[in-house]
Amino acid sequence: MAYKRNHGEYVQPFQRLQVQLANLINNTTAGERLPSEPELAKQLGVSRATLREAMRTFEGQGLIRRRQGVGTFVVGHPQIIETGLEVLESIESLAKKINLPVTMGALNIAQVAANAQQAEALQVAEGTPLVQVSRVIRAQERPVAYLIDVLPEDVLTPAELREGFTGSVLDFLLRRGNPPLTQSLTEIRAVPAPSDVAHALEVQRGDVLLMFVARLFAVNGQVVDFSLSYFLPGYFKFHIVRSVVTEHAVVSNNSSG
Amino acid sequence: MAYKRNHGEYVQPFQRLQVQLANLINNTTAGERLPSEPELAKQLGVSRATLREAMRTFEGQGLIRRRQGVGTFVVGHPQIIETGLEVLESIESLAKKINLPVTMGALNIAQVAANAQQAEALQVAEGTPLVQVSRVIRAQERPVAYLIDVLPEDVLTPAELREGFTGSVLDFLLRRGNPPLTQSLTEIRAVPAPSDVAHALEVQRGDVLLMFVARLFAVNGQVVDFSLSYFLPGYFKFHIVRSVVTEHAVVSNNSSG
DNA sequence: GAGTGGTCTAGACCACCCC
DNA sequence: GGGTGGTCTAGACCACTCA
Repeated sequence: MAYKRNHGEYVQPFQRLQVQLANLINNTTAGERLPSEPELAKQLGVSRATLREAMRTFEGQGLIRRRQGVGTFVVGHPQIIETGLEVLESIESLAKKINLPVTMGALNIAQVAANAQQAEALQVAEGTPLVQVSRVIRAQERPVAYLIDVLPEDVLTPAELREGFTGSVLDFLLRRGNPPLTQSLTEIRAVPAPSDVAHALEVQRGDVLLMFVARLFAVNGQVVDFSLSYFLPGYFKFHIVRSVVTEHAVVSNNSSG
Repeated sequence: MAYKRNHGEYVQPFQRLQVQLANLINNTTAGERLPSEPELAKQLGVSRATLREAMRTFEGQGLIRRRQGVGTFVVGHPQIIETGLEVLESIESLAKKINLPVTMGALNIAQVAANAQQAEALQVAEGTPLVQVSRVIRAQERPVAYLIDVLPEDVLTPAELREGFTGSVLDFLLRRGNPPLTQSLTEIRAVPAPSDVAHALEVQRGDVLLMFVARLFAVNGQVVDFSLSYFLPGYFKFHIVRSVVTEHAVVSNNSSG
């Protein structure tokens, strides 16, 4: 091991650490446990804080998994759920296509009063009673997505939802066939994991997540569902085809090349 | 019940801190400097490390800006560049529509040999000479996006690029009118900022960024451009319309009303 | 109870900016 | 030179898991 210190080219411990960790992870069989943090920090000649910071990258990529009270484990390259964003489809449906078993956990169905954000999204008055359903989607032995849906009670009641709900509000509404749905308007964000989401997804607070904020529309124009979806990077691949539009007809600017 | 903990209502300093910081930021005029980190840490009764960790959230939202050697400043709510993802359009073009001045900085045009990732994306052999252009897009007094484009030399030479390049490879190719372009296949990711990108965007390493990995196609099917784009959250809003597809029929023309 | 990861502290040194 | 944010350290206590 090269315990290189201030020798000519100055390199932050962090950069050297990432290389060392990458080697360590690559040379460790999937499923095996890494040395404990204090031990590894001592071996690599850094403090525990620095070690943990360097580890965050690898956890974000899904290469390692840290479990409090248990240890840090190397995981194999996960199977990836891939989809184009042009079409709205549930995770369950996508997973089924690639024979990837997914389960639902931490289901919580509750009645809530619309807050400002929900009221605006669903086009109802603040305080309107709503149905909120949150749950975790698990695949490959770990949570990979955290989903929260909020719907007006005239669309879906808690009682209805409790029977036959398997993880997807979209699939539930499609099976019921009512109301007829048309499309979803989805905003895409990158966010640091809030505490509650981090806990549900078993990652560290502040870890990077991909987030969708979506409104689902019925054919009559009503917003029937407002959802927040958090995805663990490394387990999903979202892509989209973007058309190139030429602007001949719009404006002719005189910036010749 | 959602916040129930095993041993009572224990709250970490971190959560308190976020509320305190939010109040402090909201009660500070945009452009003003916050107290220095050691001072603020003392005032709020936490260590500097904890304070900085809590600050990361606000920096990610674009509410504060930290400048080494200068201080931490409160910035107003930024003007947001919003676009649907169905159409590929340059940041410059989008900014122009909302009268938002943007400039380009840190331009670097170089010839590189294709690495494995670039070779696969551009469908060329590894080691093929390519043109790589990286630059920062600045808006509202700060960098907001970091863009890297890689193109085969038969599409664009460094010499061509150096004259009249204003920040967008797409716009450059469209102005030139050759080759004729059709579409871009874009993958959407959430990533922690790598060191070099963090430096270019003047954020902390590990801060959350939205990232596009895209291949631009010509009408003949050739991949003419492979690009990596990093966006600062808080300055962009990307959305997309997703169609609901029922599983019963592939082609159903139910003109329901 | 022993060992793990999760959080926090107090202090140090560095790179950078401005006077 | 003096002050700022950026990084790193050594150590402490906590919550969690499992024997």
